[in-house]
Amino acid sequence: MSTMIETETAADLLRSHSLRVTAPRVAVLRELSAIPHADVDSIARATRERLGSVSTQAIYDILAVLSVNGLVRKFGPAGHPARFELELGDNHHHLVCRTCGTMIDVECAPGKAPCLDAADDHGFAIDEAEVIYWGICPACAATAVAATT
Amino acid sequence: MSTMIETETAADLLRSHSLRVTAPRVAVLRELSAIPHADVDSIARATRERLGSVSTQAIYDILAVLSVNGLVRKFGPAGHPARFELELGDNHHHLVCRTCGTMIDVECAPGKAPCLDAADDHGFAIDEAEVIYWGICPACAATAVAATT
DNA sequence: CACCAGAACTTGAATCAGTCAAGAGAAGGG
DNA sequence: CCCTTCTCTTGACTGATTCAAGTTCTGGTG
Repeated sequence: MSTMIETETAADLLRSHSLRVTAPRVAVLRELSAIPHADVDSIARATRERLGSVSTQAIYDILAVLSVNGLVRKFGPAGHPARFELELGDNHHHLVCRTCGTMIDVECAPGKAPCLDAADDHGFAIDEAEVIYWGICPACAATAVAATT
Repeated sequence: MSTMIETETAADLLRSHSLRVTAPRVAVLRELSAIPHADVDSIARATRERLGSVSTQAIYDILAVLSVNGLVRKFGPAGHPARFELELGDNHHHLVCRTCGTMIDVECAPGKAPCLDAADDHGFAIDEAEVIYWGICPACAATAVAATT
């Protein structure tokens, strides 16, 4: 588990975006800071452990609000349920294993913030470039070799 | 409609990958060459128009096979159903409107094929870098302004 | 050219992520 | 402390995708 942010920090985050401070929202923010690439289900379970009971719908609502307000990033590799992470402004990217779905953060290639610009924006107001590196993780590669042998 | 590939071309594509040549597969390949960012439903409907009747399950199976064999790329912006396109080796990227979902191809920034390398591959065998530019398309931007007024 | 084995396709049911809608409940300004 | 409004709960529902069993067809073989 990474370092979970404090309750007060989460509350301040909400206030600074003019959002109401509620127990479920604070809990979701805290769990997001602790779980690397959380899907809705993980967040729901972790939040319930902390608060006793929270509806799944509330989790969806909360994530949608946080997302719209730029507090969290939502991303979703094709074929996998949506995942969420706190928006830290570092525009890092993700490395995903095609076989097991394992996901790892990777830095944007150092010294280049280039991925933010498309060659031609076709008139769109681009606000984010999402990069997903697809590959096979070491563990799955080993398994594949073993199966072939 | 873009230029649809010939039946014989599609069949050759399949043979060159040691895949059986069947009417549904040929039809799906042809439709993929004609429909820009086809989702399963579009492909299914177009294929049925051509062949009379094909099960949805067959479409999924075919797309899965083509995908595994590198004939098509599957990609899926979070919150949208999966989309498919013929793998042309040009590693272009996609521009997606957050509001209406419109999708447009964009070139990889000219002169740079850099997006293919992550700063640190964590031992993964990376075979593809998928880039999604998120933004608001001109049409939706106009609508938003109108609503505010 | 007919035959066979395995690969593809059909059908129908089931699962899972995510959404919709109506009402009960709390946050925060006055 | 009260009221308005936003939030959360409950329960039903849709749409995408998958599972499973059985039939059909492709491509290699004798």
